[in-house]
Amino acid sequence: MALASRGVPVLDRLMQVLEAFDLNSPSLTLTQISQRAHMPMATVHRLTADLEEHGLLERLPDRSYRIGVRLWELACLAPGALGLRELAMPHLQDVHATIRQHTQLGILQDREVLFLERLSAPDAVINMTLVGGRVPLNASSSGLVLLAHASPALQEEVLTSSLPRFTDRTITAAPELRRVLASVRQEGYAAGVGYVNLEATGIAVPVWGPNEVVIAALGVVVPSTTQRLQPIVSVLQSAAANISKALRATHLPAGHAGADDGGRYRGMISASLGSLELSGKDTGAPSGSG
Amino acid sequence: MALASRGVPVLDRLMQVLEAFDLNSPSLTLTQISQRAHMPMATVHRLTADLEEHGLLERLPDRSYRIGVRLWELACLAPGALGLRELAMPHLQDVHATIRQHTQLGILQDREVLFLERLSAPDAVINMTLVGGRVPLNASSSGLVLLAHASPALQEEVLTSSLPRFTDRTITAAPELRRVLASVRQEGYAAGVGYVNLEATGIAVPVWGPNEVVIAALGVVVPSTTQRLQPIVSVLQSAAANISKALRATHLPAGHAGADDGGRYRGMISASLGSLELSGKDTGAPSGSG
DNA sequence: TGGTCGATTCCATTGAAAGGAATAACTCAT
DNA sequence: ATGAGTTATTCCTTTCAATGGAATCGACCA
Repeated sequence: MALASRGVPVLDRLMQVLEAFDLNSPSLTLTQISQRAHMPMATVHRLTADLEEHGLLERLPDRSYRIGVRLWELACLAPGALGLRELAMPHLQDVHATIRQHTQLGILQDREVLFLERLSAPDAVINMTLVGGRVPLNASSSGLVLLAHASPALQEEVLTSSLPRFTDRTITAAPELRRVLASVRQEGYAAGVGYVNLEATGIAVPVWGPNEVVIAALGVVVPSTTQRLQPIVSVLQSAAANISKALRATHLPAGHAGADDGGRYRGMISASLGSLELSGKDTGAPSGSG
Repeated sequence: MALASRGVPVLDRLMQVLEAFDLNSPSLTLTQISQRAHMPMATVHRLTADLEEHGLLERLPDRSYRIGVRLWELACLAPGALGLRELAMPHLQDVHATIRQHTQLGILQDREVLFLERLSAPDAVINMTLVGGRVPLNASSSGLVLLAHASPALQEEVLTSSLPRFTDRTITAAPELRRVLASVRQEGYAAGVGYVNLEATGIAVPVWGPNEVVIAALGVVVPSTTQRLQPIVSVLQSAAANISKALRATHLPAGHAGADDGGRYRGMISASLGSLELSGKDTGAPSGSG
């Protein structure tokens, strides 16, 4: 009887509606949503009405929909990523003030870099990344930093999967990537010329959290004509160290207690900021371990 | 039979779960959520599991939940408020670099100020506001600016409702508020000493969008001991003007076209950034105007 | 080892959600 | 004006996703 969505949980459908929006189509008509979400008009109509009721969608005068601010408000409660962002902000500003180029903070999410913040320069080179946007791990210096310090499991997973290409400088060969990752660990930073765009060179350093875990990558994007990268690396490393310090300062007072109790808090932090294996669903579940 | 939530739409319940989180309790156990959302454990358990599936909730090692990054990612697609934030950022940084105090950008949402961004200073006075946080309109200089330029309907609504008090300086009397609003319109800025906290003085100016509509308030929070406010006002006004200019520059190319076509785009912008009458549900619908 | 508390699973019941169809509203043609 | 085409909204019956009480599991502590 061609009931496309019969038997599909509501939340799934709601997410389909929300995910119909993207950066290229920030506002959509009912019909467009219905097409993109593969659902009947009547259904979408009710769902959007419900979402609007809760402020998760907004309606424009031309009757089209867009993502609402309420969603952003809720999102601001996410302490993990946004806490880190808040805390790192002043240091991003320091870097930005010194280098005067795109400065960005990224974390590992699924198998990509998710950029939490980006300070731009009006006269800077083009930069694909956007706040809230994602980039493959192999195609950005931030990604290389995060991957280099990620769990061996994730590294293998990425190394054995097909690596997307943006320019002919993008690293797509597993052996080369393996070499680069080793170098990143060795040198303490990643510098990539033209991975995403030939005009742009990315430089990134790891941000260490407690427990010897890398929780983020701090990076800049400069014109590929830039000669001396070492001074930039120093600025980044210094800022990253300050972020780490701020992290430690923030987390200890919260838990305080004795030495034996601190482990719980540290676990929470590291596991949440670098939550990888949480989403086991899209890894394809390589083998049954349970 | 005490079926508390029988007959309540799923989205309502999902929102109840998400809204159980706040800044003071960024992570909650199942039991806590169940209490705060007034729902049986079994129900909450399934809801949280669903939400986690979609990344809207994250689970920590200690089995407690928190808001997930996915929510923030979706929120980043909201072009209205976040577009404004992105665009205003560099100018916020200018102000922050000059004044070296809390610098914030707020918009009108429901009957409150919603802060889109805040740049802080480590040595600055305390400041209640947080990114993503709200403050009543009568209790902050940003709120006064927004209210002063809001629709007469909203102004009346606020003036005739009970006004929350934070300190004995907070304006809670309608006649006084009316006078202050007139002054804000007259002078082009609002300055409030100790509305929220006696130690802090807020100064805010309107950010004008196209169509002679105020779409945001740009403000700083300085120590109440600060003597000369006029220089600060100048800095703010200049930055606000630059934001307005950037707004115009961004929106015209999108629509371009002739003068007769621009109206559509302008309508979208103003209505979305300062969406007030959209949410007619909580205004109680004073009278049928259409 | 038994008791308390939180999390999880089970499952019979049921009303919220679905979506086809009819209707309304809004363009643009001619 | 008129009518064809497109998009949005309302109606209404069917039905399965969601509910939540109860049972079970598991962790922690005394």
